[in-house]
Amino acid sequence: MPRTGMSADEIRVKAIDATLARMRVHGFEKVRLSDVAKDLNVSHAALYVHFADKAALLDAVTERWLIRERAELDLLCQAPGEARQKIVDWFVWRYQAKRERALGDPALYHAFDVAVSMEKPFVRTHLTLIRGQLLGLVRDAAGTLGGATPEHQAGLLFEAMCAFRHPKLVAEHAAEDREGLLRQLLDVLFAGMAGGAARRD
Amino acid sequence: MPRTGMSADEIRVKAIDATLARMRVHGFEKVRLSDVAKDLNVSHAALYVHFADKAALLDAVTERWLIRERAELDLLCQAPGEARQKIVDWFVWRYQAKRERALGDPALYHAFDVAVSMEKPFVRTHLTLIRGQLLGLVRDAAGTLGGATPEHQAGLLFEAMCAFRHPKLVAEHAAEDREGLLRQLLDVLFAGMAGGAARRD
DNA sequence: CAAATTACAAAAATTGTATTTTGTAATTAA
DNA sequence: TTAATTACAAAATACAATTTTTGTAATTTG
Repeated sequence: MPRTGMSADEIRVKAIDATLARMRVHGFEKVRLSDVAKDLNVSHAALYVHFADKAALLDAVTERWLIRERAELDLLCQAPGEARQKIVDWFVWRYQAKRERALGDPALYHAFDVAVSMEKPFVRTHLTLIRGQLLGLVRDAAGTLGGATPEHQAGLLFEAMCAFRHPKLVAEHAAEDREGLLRQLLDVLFAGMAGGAARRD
Repeated sequence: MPRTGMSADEIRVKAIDATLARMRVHGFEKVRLSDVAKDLNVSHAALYVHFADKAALLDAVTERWLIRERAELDLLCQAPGEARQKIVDWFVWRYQAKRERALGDPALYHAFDVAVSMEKPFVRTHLTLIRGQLLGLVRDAAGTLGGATPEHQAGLLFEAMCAFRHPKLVAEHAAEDREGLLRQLLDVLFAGMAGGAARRD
């Protein structure tokens, strides 16, 4: 144990907690690394042992959220059940998770929105992994979605559900619950794919 | 004719032209009303006869573009042809118009993007009219899209095409031409709606 | 020796002030 | 009578000085 009496992991967690707390109280753009250090009773330079720079500290807050989201979605993917139903649940879960966050934790949601619009590497990674999850589900759904390749089908679903995925668009309509619309749209997409449209490639 | 030798309409047009020109050269946020006045050889106060304030002048630039777009789309709607095909053309035209603008006229596109994210009244109006156009086409397509109400069908199509409509999302992928993907998605949606999905209300 | 500290340089934010820009009112010209 | 002007007040912006924050290096501690 080093001078702080905290392990590296512990201090990382506390730093992320403190950063998130400050985001919530003072706003994302007002977070100062030096204040986070004060909250932990360490010198500001100590944080540079655990985070490359201030941006990395801020990123870590959003990244932790995304990792947790992925983990929950992974459980959903691995749970038993019909694949098509799981695709619906997967989109619904993601939509409601974002919507609730937009309404209940605007500071974290804003941090996420910023990271997305800056196309940060960890966001790209998240997107790749998330798309991988959907692809897995679509594969499981096998032939029930028509003859196109699973890659193609997953890509189409992903684009079509944009309004219920993209942080900007979810936030735009966060006040109303659009889960019904989401389900209807998925119904149409499933029917259309099963019906054999878009087999052209 | 008043002192400038220009009619009110003429001076409005010239002011909008000059504002757009300045946006293109110096950027949207750097436009100064006083410079626009200089460009027209009038006092800056003269502009307040024709525009409520600086914001109204900036808005007028984007609004003029939107009005022209609507006019072009209206021609498309009224042209002879099969309704379902016109729906495709309508979405494709809008997508490509935005994409080309994003690539070729980033200043105007940015002005548009700002107006959208600020939810300016003229943008709301535009959206209402645009949705009206789509509703008209869907009505013309009559029964070929299944049994749901045209309002419902148009709403679903509009949401599903989000990725090819929203300024932020079109700009995000402006580098690649995604018209093929757009067409495939519409195919699936048409098939799904005709197949009878989402008739639930 | 990993993890901290202090000390220091560079970058960014803040403050106060001068200048510019915006918006309004009273007045004038076509 | 509309559309312009000039004159003026308020708001915003630009700039320079100062302070704070960030990032790094050299050094110390458990």
